[in-house]
Amino acid sequence: MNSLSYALLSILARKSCSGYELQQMMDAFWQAKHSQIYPLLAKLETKKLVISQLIEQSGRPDKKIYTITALGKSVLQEWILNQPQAAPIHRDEFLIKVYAIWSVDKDTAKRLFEERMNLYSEKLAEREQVIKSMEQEWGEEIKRMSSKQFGRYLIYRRRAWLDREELAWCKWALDMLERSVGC
Amino acid sequence: MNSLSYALLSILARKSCSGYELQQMMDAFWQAKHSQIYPLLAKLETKKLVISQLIEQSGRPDKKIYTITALGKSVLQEWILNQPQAAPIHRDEFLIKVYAIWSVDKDTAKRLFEERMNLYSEKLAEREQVIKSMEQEWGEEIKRMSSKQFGRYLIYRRRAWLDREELAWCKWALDMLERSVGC
DNA sequence: CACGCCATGTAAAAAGTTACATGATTGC
DNA sequence: GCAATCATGTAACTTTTTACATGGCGTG
Repeated sequence: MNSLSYALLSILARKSCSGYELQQMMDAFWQAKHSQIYPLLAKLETKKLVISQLIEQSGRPDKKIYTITALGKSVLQEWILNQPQAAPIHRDEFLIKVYAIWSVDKDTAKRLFEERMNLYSEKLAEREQVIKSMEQEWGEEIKRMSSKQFGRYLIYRRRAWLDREELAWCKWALDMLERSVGC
Repeated sequence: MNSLSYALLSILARKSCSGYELQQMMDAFWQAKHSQIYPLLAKLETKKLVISQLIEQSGRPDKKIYTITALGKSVLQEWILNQPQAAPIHRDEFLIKVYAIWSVDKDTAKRLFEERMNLYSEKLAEREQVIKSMEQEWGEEIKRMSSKQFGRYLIYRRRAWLDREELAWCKWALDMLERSVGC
């Protein structure tokens, strides 16, 4: 049982999903490719933590809907309560480039930061869209801990929050770049 | 040539380091274990991107100081200028738990957030310490793009900035938890 | 007509972690 | 006396990515 297994269980605890849907749901806090998700779901099924149901569809591929079992729920609970917090992992190629920023000319440096800002502006707009539609769909209920949407809502709000700050930091850094002209 | 290779070159472009030192330097933007770093350095040496020099020490183990070559510098430059920005990776077990927060009782939920805040408070204090000592050591020079310290300084300021915001988000989330009593 | 979305899977390769191995010095 | 710091390396394992494989439907 690795972190990804718990991520899958955590999403399935809220709502039964196909592997395809799971991948999209995870994107805000854990990224995984479908080639990792599908075999792992099969493994969770042999362990009786989830069960699947084949849904035949017309006009589009059939899908398998996975549902968490009582055993799956208790395994997830146990992990949430007793597993010590592992440190988060951040890996960011952009920061490798920033580290060596002194070695490039000012225009390149500016270009790199501007590209970064474009990327984050886009992401932020998407996240805000999701947040808005969540608020519209569930209203005030979403802000209560008892709502199954609550955790998902917190995570999207976090992501949007941090993306805004990432942009603010970029602006600050760009400003320092500008001010260091001709020094 | 993977991202880690460029991370190593980026650090070595600023200053020659041992593998041990490289690991510590990377910690703010890319985490890797020594078991990954040492063999990779050897590989970079066979490619003539770095050269090493054995330093014999008394009272402590000998060390190998790696220095970037002209070829290494140009390979790094090329990557910085032409390699499109890969999306950053975030993997955070805490957020898996937050996703399923609706399934635990309020006290457990509070405990999880408080542990998170303790972790980030500590990290933040450390980062701020490093920033302070950097500012003391290099003064205003560090704020100029031409300084080799500049990128490192930006990265530490970013990390501290985002850690503060992570804490702010936790406070906001805890407040929502509190307010959802008895609903 | 090409591309993206839907939808699932396998195989091979690369990247990253854990464990094994050594050993002196400094501080609690 | 025990743990942490300094310092490098290898072997085995797990996790993640990339590539292969299939195929209909809708949109520009």
